[in-house]
Formats: sequence, structure tokens, C-alpha cells
Amino acid sequence: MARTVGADKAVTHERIVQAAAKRIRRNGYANTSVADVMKDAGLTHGGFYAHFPSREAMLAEALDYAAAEGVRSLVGSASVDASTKHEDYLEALVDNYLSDRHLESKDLGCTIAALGTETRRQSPEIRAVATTRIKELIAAVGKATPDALATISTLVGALVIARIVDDPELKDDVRAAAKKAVLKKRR
Amino acid sequence: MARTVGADKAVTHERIVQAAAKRIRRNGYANTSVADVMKDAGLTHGGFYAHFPSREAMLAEALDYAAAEGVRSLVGSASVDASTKHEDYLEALVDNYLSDRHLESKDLGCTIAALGTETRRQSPEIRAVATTRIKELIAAVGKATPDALATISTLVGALVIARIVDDPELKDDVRAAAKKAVLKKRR
Amino acid sequence: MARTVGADKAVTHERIVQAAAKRIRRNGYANTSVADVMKDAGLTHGGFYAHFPSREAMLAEALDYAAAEGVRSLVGSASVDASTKHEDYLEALVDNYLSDRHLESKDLGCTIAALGTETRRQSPEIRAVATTRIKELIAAVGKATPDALATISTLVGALVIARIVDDPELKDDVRAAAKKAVLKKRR
Amino acid sequence: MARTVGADKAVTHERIVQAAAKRIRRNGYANTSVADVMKDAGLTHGGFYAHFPSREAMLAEALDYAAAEGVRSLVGSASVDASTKHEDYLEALVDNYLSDRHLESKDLGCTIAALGTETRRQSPEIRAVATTRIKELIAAVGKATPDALATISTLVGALVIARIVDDPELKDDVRAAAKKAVLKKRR
DNA sequence: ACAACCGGGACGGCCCGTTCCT
DNA sequence: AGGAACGGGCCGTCCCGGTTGT
Repeated sequence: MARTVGADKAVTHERIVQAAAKRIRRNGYANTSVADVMKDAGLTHGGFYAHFPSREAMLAEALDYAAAEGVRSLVGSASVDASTKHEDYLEALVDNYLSDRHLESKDLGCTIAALGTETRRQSPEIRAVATTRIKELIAAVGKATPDALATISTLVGALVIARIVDDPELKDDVRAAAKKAVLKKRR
Repeated sequence: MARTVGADKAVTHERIVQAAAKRIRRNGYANTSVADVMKDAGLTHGGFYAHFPSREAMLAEALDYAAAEGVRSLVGSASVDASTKHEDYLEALVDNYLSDRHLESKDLGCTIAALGTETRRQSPEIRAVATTRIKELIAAVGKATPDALATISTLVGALVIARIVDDPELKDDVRAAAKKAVLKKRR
Repeated sequence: MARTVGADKAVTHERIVQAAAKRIRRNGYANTSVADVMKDAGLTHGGFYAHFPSREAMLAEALDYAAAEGVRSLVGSASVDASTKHEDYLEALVDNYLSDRHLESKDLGCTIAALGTETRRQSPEIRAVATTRIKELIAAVGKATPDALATISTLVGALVIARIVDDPELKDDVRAAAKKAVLKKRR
Repeated sequence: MARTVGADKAVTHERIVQAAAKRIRRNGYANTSVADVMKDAGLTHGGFYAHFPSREAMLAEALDYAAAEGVRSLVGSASVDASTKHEDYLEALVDNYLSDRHLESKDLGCTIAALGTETRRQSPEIRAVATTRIKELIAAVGKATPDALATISTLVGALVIARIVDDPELKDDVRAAAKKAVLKKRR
């Protein structure tokens, strides 16, 4: 549709951000080049600086987008409604987080488990974005358990470790241990 | 520069590995250049390929060295001896892991918390090294608690998160929650 | 001592400087790219930063080289020896400066007439180099006439103007007027 | 931005030329980008090619405008009227040209002293424009002295040199020598 | 034989002049 | 006249061989 020209630009901007959000989770910040992102978005690298003042700014937006999506998918996927009991909700959430799909996912999912150790070395702007979204995540998980901080820590750590190791059995053990630890606390 | 004339080749090799081990934790794999490492080691980058077949191989050795050191420092710092009670040992270990010094440390300490999310994207060789060292870490922590897997997950996750966020209060909350969760399980 | 290797590097360095010295006079600073200079020097641009910390530093060296050569060619070409009288020396110098060869020269000759108005906009480092060489030029011309400053100004101005205009007659008029003005003062 | 709705196209054209005229004197041809000029003119760079067939054509017009203004300011500032004696007129003109204000001026004043050495490397169109305006300048100065060509050469050369050097004393010496040389000839 | 070094090719982010389509 | 996009170029950096002197 030939809507407003400004809308076109906003749409393109969003497309770039989405492409970048995928790329950073899959390849990390350092291996996310402007040209690659633009190509993923169906554009050439020439027009990039009409949309962002710098690569840095794009990365910040991409992280924001990715992290928001991560929170949504974590909370939302735990098919929850008003009638769900807290215990069931928490268990669904944990199962979702530690699921094979999430574990193997490369360009979606939790940004802490995907970019955590790299985010520390990014600019203050990016870290501020991360901080905001982490607080959001904490608030969301807080609805399921009073131990949101420890729960998130355990889940993130387990996923990071499980994603590193090449031993399938160890992968499973880590996840099982994390699940048990998180749910045990509820008793 | 004829400063390494008397040096054994193995010694030079080791010096390069140590320099790289520091650099990868501080800057990540991607931001660790051959030239920088060699400069840190007091050499020129010209002779690098006399010591390693590729940058990749150096990174693998560097991770191995860094991870071994990480395990040692984690276990060793919790000044433990045969007479120490398990509860005290675990608490010392946790306090050490979550200490300000470790949190702020940039070129030393736990390699999972420093390089975890990047290691997933490295070569199989590097991941194999990581896997071996992680198992070693699990065994070491297993001497302090039967819940080694969950304990490590929680600690790693907490440190990763605390290192990302720019909110000091949140930093402390995350660490406190992790400590409580880890020690509570012992009761 | 590995001086032949080092000498090789010094030779290459010099070759790059010479190529750059030609290029800046022919094309100006702005149109002198690192890749072009390296190509002129028979190299690829990949190795450039082993010889210079930055393009800027190369430009400064290139200007220094070009200006020194300019002074030499101006003074030296005025075939002068101990027996030459001052009047003859000055006239030879002026004729040389205003000669067709110098006028048409694109990559050799006086750097003030070639780069003067661009040098003003360069970095302080480059302007410092230019200042030093200009003082050298003044001293050299001062051996031929007490009015070195005015003489140089007139000659430079005339050459700049003659090089701009596309009217051959005007070119000649400007040069003739400058010559007359410079030599008249000696009477 | 509908701010030029009522503006005549010729007016906009003129505004662009004026902005470009300032920019080329301040930054040189090479550092004058289409986008910057348009921004200075209060427009976006999208509409540029509705006014000029190319950047080159704009530069030619800009030089023409700048040079015409340069001639006007040089002759006009030497507040002259029919009753002014030639000697006084010439002195006023020289003082004006060598004034601190003109020396320090970055986006106004004599285009030969501002763009001389760069103009040589521009297209024939631009050089033709320059030639025409230089002849105009010669005619204007010719009303004050029969030695217009030498006078202009000396003044331009002095200003170019004084603008390069970073030594304030040398700056003054060059200007003083040029003034003396130009006025001495009248005796 | 071996370590150091110079050099090469490629790619990174950023910017520019220009065109197409409104 | 504007907005969006394109293709190419530039500076700087990287990882890695070929060559050379010891």
C-alpha cells in the first residue's frame, strides 16, 4: 500500500532492526556487520546511514527489540491464563525456557543466554537497554514466583552452560538440575 | 629485537597463551587480534605462525589455559582443607564467586561467566576444550555439594546478569538472591 | 643486526613518500588516497599501516619531502656558482620559477604554488611542516635578494594565477609582469 | 518541510549557490558535499538535481558567485570615489586585502587566495569561470595602478603564504613586505 | 632450519554522488 | 522539491603467507 512515505521509512527501519536482532543473537555483536544486516533486510548497505546514526545505534535498537521479544516469548509461551495456578505457571515457564527448542534456538529466545557475556563489553547505551529489559523480565517472572532473581539466574546459567557443552548427556543433566532447583524452592 | 634469543620456544609459546588467555576474557574472542596478543607477549606478530598453526588454535589453547586457571582460582580461593566442613566450604566458594573482586574482574576468573555466550559460536575444538574444563569444574564443586550442576548454573547466571546491568542495587540483589538460593538447598 | 631487512623497509617507506609527494602536488591532499599512493609505489594498500600510523602522517611526510625538493629545485636549478653575480643569480632563479616547465609541471616544483590554498586547511602538523620549509625557502632566496619575502610572494602569486587561467596570453602577461616587478626592485 | 512553497525556483537556486560559495571557500571543492550545501541552504539533498545537472555544475556557479563577490568586496571596500587620489586608493585596496580580517576570513574574500591551487585541478568549465573573474579583477585593480598584474600576484602570493604559516611574526613580515613592494612601485 | 618481517588480499564502518518515485 | 535507496570508494584493521637473513 502506498501509504505515507514516512511510514515506508519506519517500516524499513523496523525491518532492519528485526534483521539485526536475529543476527546479533545468532552471531554476536562483533560478527554482525552492517552490510550483512542490510542484506538480510533486503537492502544494500548504502542506505544504512539514512536510518541509523551509527552501527552502534542499530545494535542498541536491535538488542531492545530482541530482548522485548525474548521476554514476551518466555512469559507468553507459558500458556497462562487467569485460572492457571502459580505452580503450574512457573513449571510451564521453566519447561519452556529449558526446552530443546529454546536450547537449540540460534536467532530467537532469551538475549541474556544468547548475548550475556558479550553485552558486558558493549557501550553504556547498550547496557542501559539491557538493564531495562532485564528488569522487565524480572517483573514478569515475579508474577510466577517470589524468587524471580534466583530463578532467572539459575535458568540463564543452565542454558548458557548447556549451550556450550558438546556432551548431550551433560546438557540434559544441567537442565534437569536447574529445573529441580527452581521448582523445589516453591515447596 | 633480539630479546628472546635465550628463551626456549616452549616458554615463548606459553607466554603467548597467557597473553591470549587474558585478552579473550577481557575483550572476547572476536576482539582478540593476533597482533595485540603478540604485543602483550612482548613479540612482533610476524613470528606468530611459528608457534601456532592458526589464530583458532591459539584461541583454543588460550581458553584451555584460562579455564584451568578459572577452576583453580574458584576452588583454591575457598581456602579449604580436609578439616573444613562442607557447609563452610560451600559458603566460602560462593562468596568468592560472587565477590566484588570476581564481579569486577575483567581478565581473570570464571571463563563461563566471561565467555559463555561467545563460546557457543566458536569452533568444535574450542567447545570441546570448554566442555572438558566445565566437567572439571563440576567435579570440583561436587566436593562441596551434591547439587553441583544447579549451584554452578545459579552462580554463573547471577554473575553474567550482575555484570550486564548498570544498576548497583540490582547487581547486589542478584548476587544475594543467588547466594541464598544456593545455600538454602543445603538445608 | 638485521639491517638489510630494516633497510628494505626504509626503502619502501621512502618510495611511498615519494609517490605521495607526487600525488599531492598533482591531485591535492583530498584526492590522494592511500590505495592510490601504494599502487604508485608498486604495493597494495594492505601493508600501508606497517609504514605509517595514519594517512595524515604520510601526508605530512610527503609534504616535507615535496617541499624540500621544491626548494632544492628552485635554488639549484638557477645554475649558480661562486662567480655568478647576484643580479644574474636572481634572474636565473626567477626565470626558472616562471618557466614553462615549472608552470606546466603537475607533480614537481614549488609546493606553495601547488598546494598553498589547501595546506591552510590541513592539520597543524602539516602546517608546521609547511612553515619550516617556507622559512627554508626564504633563507635560500634571501641569498639572492634582500627582498626575499616580496619576491617569493610575487612569484607564487603569479604562478598560482597563471596556472588557473586558461588564456595563454594572460598566462604570459602575468609571468612577465611578475618578472619585471621582481627584478625592478634590484635597481 | 513545506517551507519553500512560495519561493521562486530561481530564489532557491540562488540560495544553494550562496551556500556553496561559502562552503567551497571554507572547505575547498573536495570537502564540499551536496548534502552539506543543501542543508546549509535549508533544504534536503533529495531535490538537488532539480536545480543542477551535477555537483560539478553547482561548483562552477558557486565559484562564479564567490569570485564576483570577491572582486566587489576588494574594490568596494577601498572606499573610493572619483575624488580619491590614485595613490590613496591603491593603499586602501592593499590594506584591505592584507587586513587581519581578510587574512583570517574563511568563507568570504578573495577566491584566488582561498581556492587558487585547487582551481587548477578542476574542470575546464570551472577554470573558465575563474579566468573570466580574474580578468575582471585585473580590470578593477587596473584603475588604481598600471601594474595590476604584478600587484595582484604579490598580494595573492602574500596572502596564501601568510595563511599557511603558523608563525605570527612571519605572517606579519610577509604582509608588510608585500605592501611595501606594491606601493614602492608607484613612486 | 627457523624465526622475524614485509607485504597481500579482504573486509570493516562510514560517506558520497546520483537516480527513481512520488 | 522530497524521500528512500544504491553502488562505489575511502581509511583503517585483520589474518595470514612468502621470502630472507642468520
